[in-house]
Amino acid sequence: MTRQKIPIKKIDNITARQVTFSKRRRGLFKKAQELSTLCDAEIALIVFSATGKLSEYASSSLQEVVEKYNLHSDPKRLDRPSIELQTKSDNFDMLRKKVTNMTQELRLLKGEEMEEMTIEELQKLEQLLDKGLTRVLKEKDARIAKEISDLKRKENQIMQENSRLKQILTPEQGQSSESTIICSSSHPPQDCDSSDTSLNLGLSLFK
Amino acid sequence: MTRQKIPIKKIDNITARQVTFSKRRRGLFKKAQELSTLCDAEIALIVFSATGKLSEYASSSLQEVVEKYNLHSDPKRLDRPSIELQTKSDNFDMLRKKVTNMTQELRLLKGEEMEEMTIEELQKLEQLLDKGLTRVLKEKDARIAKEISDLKRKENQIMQENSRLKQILTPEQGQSSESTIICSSSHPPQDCDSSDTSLNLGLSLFK
DNA sequence: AACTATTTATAAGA
DNA sequence: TTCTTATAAATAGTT
Repeated sequence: MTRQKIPIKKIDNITARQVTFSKRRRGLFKKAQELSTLCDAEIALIVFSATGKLSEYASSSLQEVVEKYNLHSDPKRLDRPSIELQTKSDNFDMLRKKVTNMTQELRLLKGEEMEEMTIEELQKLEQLLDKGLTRVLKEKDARIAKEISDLKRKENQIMQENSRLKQILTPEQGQSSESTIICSSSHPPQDCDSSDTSLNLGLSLFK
Repeated sequence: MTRQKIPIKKIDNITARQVTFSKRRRGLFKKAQELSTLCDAEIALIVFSATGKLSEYASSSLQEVVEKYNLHSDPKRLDRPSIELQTKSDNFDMLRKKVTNMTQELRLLKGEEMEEMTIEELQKLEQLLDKGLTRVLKEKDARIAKEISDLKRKENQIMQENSRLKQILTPEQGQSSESTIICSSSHPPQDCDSSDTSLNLGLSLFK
């Protein structure tokens, strides 16, 4: 617009483009401010350079003008500025429903709110609880059994080692009496092979 | 700015102000568009006239530029354009945590995921289930008992009515034999007063 | 960043 | 509103 008229198309030369951007941006902001002052207008101006640098101008506050714009242009958009938030809002409602259902289910499982249940519903609940209880008891028995069998294995290993050590220490002496003493001191022989004991232990612990 | 330079202050004359607004607004939009094209800039321009009339320009989409602006200017505001949404967002996270906890609790109560529980946790779970089961059984017994007592009351009423009807129909005849027959056909006398029966019924139904 | 020849924008008038 | 026009302002190319 002086020295030579330029066509309104993207300036190829990067340096020239940056210079022009600076000059014209300043001019644009000045014009915006003048318009706002002269004519009592409310103006918001946001400019991002090609490199992503932000410049802004607003006669009052940018947020204020933008909200006024949202209100003016599309009242439905007022509370849904982005797809992401809209999705979140949908999920929110779904989550709320889920929580409601789960709360109900939990109260039922815990035996609350039975006043409003029919006898049939009570029976179903009982079956559920009973099934759960059975599973829990089974799991506990299995755990106890495993723990005891582990202990037994360890015990056997230790006993075998003991026997070996005794043989090394007293190679030509009678082993039976001392070996028995060692074994009985830590684990009475009669407990070592009874697999029923583990189950009994488990049941007595939890009943 | 020709013929005469004007001071940059609000134009008093309303007509002149409106004319200037129109002219300068056009110029401003043109300059914005030129800057955007020449320098590959992203621009959003919102103008409200003094009378509230909206005009806008954006190189791409105004919403897009505004969101980019929000992102750029204050990352904390990214997902919280309003207090209401902020609250919703907080609640959302809380709800999600709640669902996670409840899901876990439900799985536990249903006897799933026991592999990861300690024996102590299994015991607690068992107690919970047992307590619930006891409550359910009690409630069921109570229900059955109530139902049976209701039936008994009705039965007594009907029996009394029967007796009265019989007396009216055969005022001077012996009543004992016929009344006994009517009573025994629907409800054997020995069941009418046993309160243990209700409990037994309840237990046999659900065990 | 400063200069300056030109182009643009625009105030006032019609 | 639009057109005209004299002049102020903006700015492309240069330094």
